[in-house]
Amino acid sequence: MENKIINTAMTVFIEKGYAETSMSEIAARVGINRPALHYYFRTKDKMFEAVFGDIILSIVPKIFDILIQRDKKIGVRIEEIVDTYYTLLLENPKLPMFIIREINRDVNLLINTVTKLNLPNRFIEALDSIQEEMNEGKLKNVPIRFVFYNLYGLLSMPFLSQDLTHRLLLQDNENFEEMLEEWKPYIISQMENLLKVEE
Amino acid sequence: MENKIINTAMTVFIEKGYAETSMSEIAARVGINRPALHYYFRTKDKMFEAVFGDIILSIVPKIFDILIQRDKKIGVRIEEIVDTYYTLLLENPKLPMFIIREINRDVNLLINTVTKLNLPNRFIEALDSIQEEMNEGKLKNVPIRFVFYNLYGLLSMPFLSQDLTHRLLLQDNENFEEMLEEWKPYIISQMENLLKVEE
DNA sequence: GTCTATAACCTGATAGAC
DNA sequence: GTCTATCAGGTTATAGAC
Repeated sequence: MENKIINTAMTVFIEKGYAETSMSEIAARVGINRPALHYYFRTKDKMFEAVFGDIILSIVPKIFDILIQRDKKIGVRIEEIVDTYYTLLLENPKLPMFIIREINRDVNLLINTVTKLNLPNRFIEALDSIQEEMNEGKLKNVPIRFVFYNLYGLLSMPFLSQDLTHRLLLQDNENFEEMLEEWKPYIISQMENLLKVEE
Repeated sequence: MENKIINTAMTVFIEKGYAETSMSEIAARVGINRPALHYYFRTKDKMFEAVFGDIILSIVPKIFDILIQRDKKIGVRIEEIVDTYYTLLLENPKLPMFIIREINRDVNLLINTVTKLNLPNRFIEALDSIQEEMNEGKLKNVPIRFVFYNLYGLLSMPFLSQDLTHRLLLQDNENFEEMLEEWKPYIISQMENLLKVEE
């Protein structure tokens, strides 16, 4: 039951965000009523925190293992990252919107969650690995934050603007998924332009 | 008084978004009470629409006049666009968040507003101008939507993630504005990589 | 564990006095 | 025009019966 609640809550929270999600709706979708919800997670906040942790775990660590594979060319690694996120985001297209909306509401939510989940260690490990490649001249020396802006900016933009995309940027006979495949090589090309060293 | 309300409402709406803004707060900031607010704009919706129109006018048309200046190299035009948006966004750092949040809430809001403001004509004019440059081989032939994703993805990312940036991505002695100046050449380089034809 | 009932509060909106 | 008073509806959360 607790799992069923978490899963349902996750769906609704991702769809509507914290502020516009009501306990009533979650309860209704689960098939119980409000007081029963409060029995499992005493407050809306505590329930959200539980959900948020699961969501972060589904997003953040994905990138680490791929980034540190130094035997692979950067273009190949980027392609793997894009593929991995495409799979995740096609199942949850509102995830990027959810993440930035909730970070905007309260940064500490993310910071505390990441800390609790012991992610900073793996985070630093991945960053160090990239930094070392830059120092060795195998990648261009670009501040990490700009690598972040580039990758997530390009990756999330179609999803952040998906309603607009559907209304204005897609041809009649075209679907979102096809467009993403067309977009993929541009992401890779841009990341290579940013990071790849001429041989 | 009506202007004072609009300006105050704009500040609060941009800060918190439609859903989390209450009429009480706007009234309190203006220095009157709720019923007085409802006297000027009968409903919260109508008030928001008025504010939203002003905001769209401050964002969307800026890009048109710059894009159609075909005598200027694309890198120069991009730099002008970045400078223009930097000025606007440094005054209103939450504007990108506001726009995508409200579009996500209801796309038709943007579509209707843009239509009412007679912007589609100028929009099409700018697009046609760019498309013609592509057909003439003066720019690479890139689908317009990908130009949009690139430009706005790179431009808005620092602002969308500004809280995270302040907490994790800035050095101690560094401020946001300095970082943006450092970021600017990367935006230009990426847009050139996307659009510029080798000579 | 799950329910009914209820408390306490905040929201947008309106009626009517001044 | 701006106020007080009020309405109807929504919210989270809890107490207590079963």
